[in-house]
Amino acid sequence: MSRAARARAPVRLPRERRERDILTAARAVFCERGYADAGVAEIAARARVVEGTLYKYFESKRVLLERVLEGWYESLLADYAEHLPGIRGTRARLRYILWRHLRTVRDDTPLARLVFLEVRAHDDYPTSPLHALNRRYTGLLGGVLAEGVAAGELRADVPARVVRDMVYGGLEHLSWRHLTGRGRLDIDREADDMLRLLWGGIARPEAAPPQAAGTPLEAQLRRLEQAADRLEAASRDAR
Amino acid sequence: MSRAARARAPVRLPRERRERDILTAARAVFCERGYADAGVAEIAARARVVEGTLYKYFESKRVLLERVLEGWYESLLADYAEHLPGIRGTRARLRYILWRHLRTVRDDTPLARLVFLEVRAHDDYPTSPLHALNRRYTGLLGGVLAEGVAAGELRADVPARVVRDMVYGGLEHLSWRHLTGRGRLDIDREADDMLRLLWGGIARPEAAPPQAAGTPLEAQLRRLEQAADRLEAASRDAR
Amino acid sequence: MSRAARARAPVRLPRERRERDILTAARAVFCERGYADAGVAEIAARARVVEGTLYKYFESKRVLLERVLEGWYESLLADYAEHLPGIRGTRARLRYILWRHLRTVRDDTPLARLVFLEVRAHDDYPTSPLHALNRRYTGLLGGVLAEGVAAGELRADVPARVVRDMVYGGLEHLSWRHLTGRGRLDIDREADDMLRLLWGGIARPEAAPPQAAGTPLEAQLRRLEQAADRLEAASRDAR
Amino acid sequence: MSRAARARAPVRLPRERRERDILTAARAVFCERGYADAGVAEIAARARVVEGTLYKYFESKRVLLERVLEGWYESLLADYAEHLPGIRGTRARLRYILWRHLRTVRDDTPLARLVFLEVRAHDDYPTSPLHALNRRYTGLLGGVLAEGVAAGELRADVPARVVRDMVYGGLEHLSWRHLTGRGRLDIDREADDMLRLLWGGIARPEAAPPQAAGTPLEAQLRRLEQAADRLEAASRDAR
DNA sequence: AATGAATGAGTCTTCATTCAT
DNA sequence: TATGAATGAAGACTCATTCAT
Repeated sequence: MSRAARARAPVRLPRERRERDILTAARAVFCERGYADAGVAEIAARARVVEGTLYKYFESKRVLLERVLEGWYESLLADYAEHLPGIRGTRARLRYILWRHLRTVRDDTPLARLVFLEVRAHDDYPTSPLHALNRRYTGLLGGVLAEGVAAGELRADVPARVVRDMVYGGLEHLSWRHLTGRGRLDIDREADDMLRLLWGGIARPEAAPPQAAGTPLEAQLRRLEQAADRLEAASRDAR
Repeated sequence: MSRAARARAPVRLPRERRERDILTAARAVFCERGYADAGVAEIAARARVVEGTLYKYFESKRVLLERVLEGWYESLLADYAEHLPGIRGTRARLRYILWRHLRTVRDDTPLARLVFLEVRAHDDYPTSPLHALNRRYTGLLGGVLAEGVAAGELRADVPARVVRDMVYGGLEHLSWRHLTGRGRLDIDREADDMLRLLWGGIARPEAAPPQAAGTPLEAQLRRLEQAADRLEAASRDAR
Repeated sequence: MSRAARARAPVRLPRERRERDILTAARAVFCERGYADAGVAEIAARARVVEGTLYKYFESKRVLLERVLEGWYESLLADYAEHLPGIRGTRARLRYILWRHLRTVRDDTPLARLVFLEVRAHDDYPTSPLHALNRRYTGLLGGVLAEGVAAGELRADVPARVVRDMVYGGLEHLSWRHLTGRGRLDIDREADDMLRLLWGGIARPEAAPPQAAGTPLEAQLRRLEQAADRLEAASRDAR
Repeated sequence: MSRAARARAPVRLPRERRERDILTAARAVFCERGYADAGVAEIAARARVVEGTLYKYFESKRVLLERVLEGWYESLLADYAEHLPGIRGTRARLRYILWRHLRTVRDDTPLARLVFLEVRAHDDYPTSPLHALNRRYTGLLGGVLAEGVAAGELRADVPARVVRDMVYGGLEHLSWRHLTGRGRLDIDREADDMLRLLWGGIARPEAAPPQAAGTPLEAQLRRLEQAADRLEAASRDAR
């Protein structure tokens, strides 16, 4: 360590570029090591910056973590904003939410782990931007539920908070098995299973079609359509 | 190496008592500070023991944590073993499990936090005694579900794993609000809400037919729908 | 560690037997781990004794090491006492000493290492019994040399101390290669090589005189040579 | 982690200077206390540096020891490289090597002790830079021997390895008396004695003059010459 | 804007030795 | 005589953060 090469002349980069470099490096190191085991020194080194510089951009290691996670959340939300509006029907929308979340957990496992472990437990989480982002994120589900109720597809007394907890909590537990290495995560199947279970608890008792849009017959045909959809999806998975 | 005069005559306690003292102290300190911020020195001090003595009983700080948590799990399991058998009816049993878990989370919040944060993420969790205890714990729910199916109270195709994830995951998320300080935990209400939601997804749809007799066409469509469901399940299982 | 089996009733053994057990255990542990890394606890355990008991027999870990080494030295000396007297001729006796030492180093490598590393450097080595034993040990060589001189086999001016240093030092260096693992120790060959080298430096140049009686001139030159030697020695002593 | 106010403004030194300071301090402390009893804290304090800084320069206490010793070896080798080439004649060269080594042992006793005790016994010594340096060091003797053989001054069958062991081993033992405090080290006398002993074992048997070059008379004259050499050296040393 | 040397408190863990029972 | 619980001082190493240049 005492034999490291002497440094070269400092490289001046536009502020934004530097910031991005640091965030990228931080994300990588946090993912590989977890928050506690990540060293500021290593992050700085990977960003081709010395520690002092890093602290010019981010006031602390913790803030760095938060920024990383915020960026991740934001891109996630943007993705939902892009796709969700194009999906019709409460059931289909719910399935998308489940499925999309699972996909994220599967692909960005370590980031999800950071949220679960490092951030949520922190004292000032409830007042942090991350918490706000999380509210927006889970709020998507709340919105879909509310619309479902309004459209008469869901029971009027759906306990949104509990649903949200069971969905995101359930997804989290599901993914723990993935995080700890056992087993692949079959996101299509998990999404289907969870949806069916959930649907039974929140869908408007089908007998009620009377007050739903159109004739009962129409409602039932709609359900049939959806069943066909599922069938199709199932057979696709079987390939 | 200690050439200094002994300050006071050491207190000799039976091994078991000492062990218990240390565990008690450790539990308290871990709960107050979390694992990382807990100091072995403080634990020792509270147990009225010097650090060296502590290490005669537990080989490392980590092991100490594990023992604390194991003890907690075991008493929890013992409690279930005592009460669950006296409860009849799948719905009532499920409610008890939910309610009991919530009560624990409410009363032993910091311990639950330790399990969530410190233990589960560790590399060798899957092979640890704690994991085994956790399996036994969640297995209780699995048993109740299986009995419910056998008794004809639950649908035959209840996806036990998903239920387990949604229940314990949901309970965990629920309790996060509690852990992070916001709001009291109304365990009765939460248990009821969650149960209702869950029940709709797993109970045998006995109630439905009566009020949904409808027209022959509707009945036929309904049968068609159910057939599609079965088909989907079948094709999935075939994979 | 906290789950160790409870102890049985104390076993009362004759003092001598206990002492031997402890020494045996200590020897084994010291050999396996070296002095610093050997734990009193482990020694006690192997001797089937608790630490307190061990301290009833030996006042400290250091003393224990010394006793172990003393025992070893004594058996070594006894062995010499048994065999050396039966060997005739200075050259043969020297070879035996070399060879026997090498054999010990080869067979009791770790003990030799302990002497080299742990004991000799200690502050009070010069006043310790071990040092006395070592003097007796190296004194054997001194005796052989003196007898050789007396018998006219060796030069009168053999510098015994230097011989001793070169012999035992040389043997030690030789054995370091063995201790550090590289190469086998071919004790016969090494003994022969070293002896030949040594012999050239100490043996009375017997061959020369007979056939070198020579002319008066030669005799005179020889006397001159010897005078020079004496002069040299004298001037040195004068410093 | 250091939330306390900085006591005084840190002193900024060029990296090389700091490194040298630390090495100097380490050398002193290691010499005074030996490796095991030397505290990193004390080394740091003497170098006017906090422990953390020390670890920025050297990754461990062990590495620090190695660097200290390497520096010492290197300066030693440099010294040989400077003087040895100017000395002619195998006997004179051998004497220089002996004498120079003894001078080092006498003057840098504790460093020599460190090499003997701490380094050589270590598991990875055979692969360490120190071992390589040691090979170069003892290789000097090997070179002189080889040249002596080539020049016809030494017997063709000189067992270089054994000579090396006896020389350096003998010197080491010699110096142990010095290390352990008894007696001054008369390096001239020791060098002479050892050389004479050694010479008898390795020099081309001049007594063989019959079959060697020239008449017996010539051989004796040659010896006389050598005696004169020694005399001269002795008188020089007396100044 | 960038550097990078310096900080320094804090942590877990080890182990020879003692002594009341 | 034997136990073994208790001691307690010591020690190497880490790392987020600062600030003079």
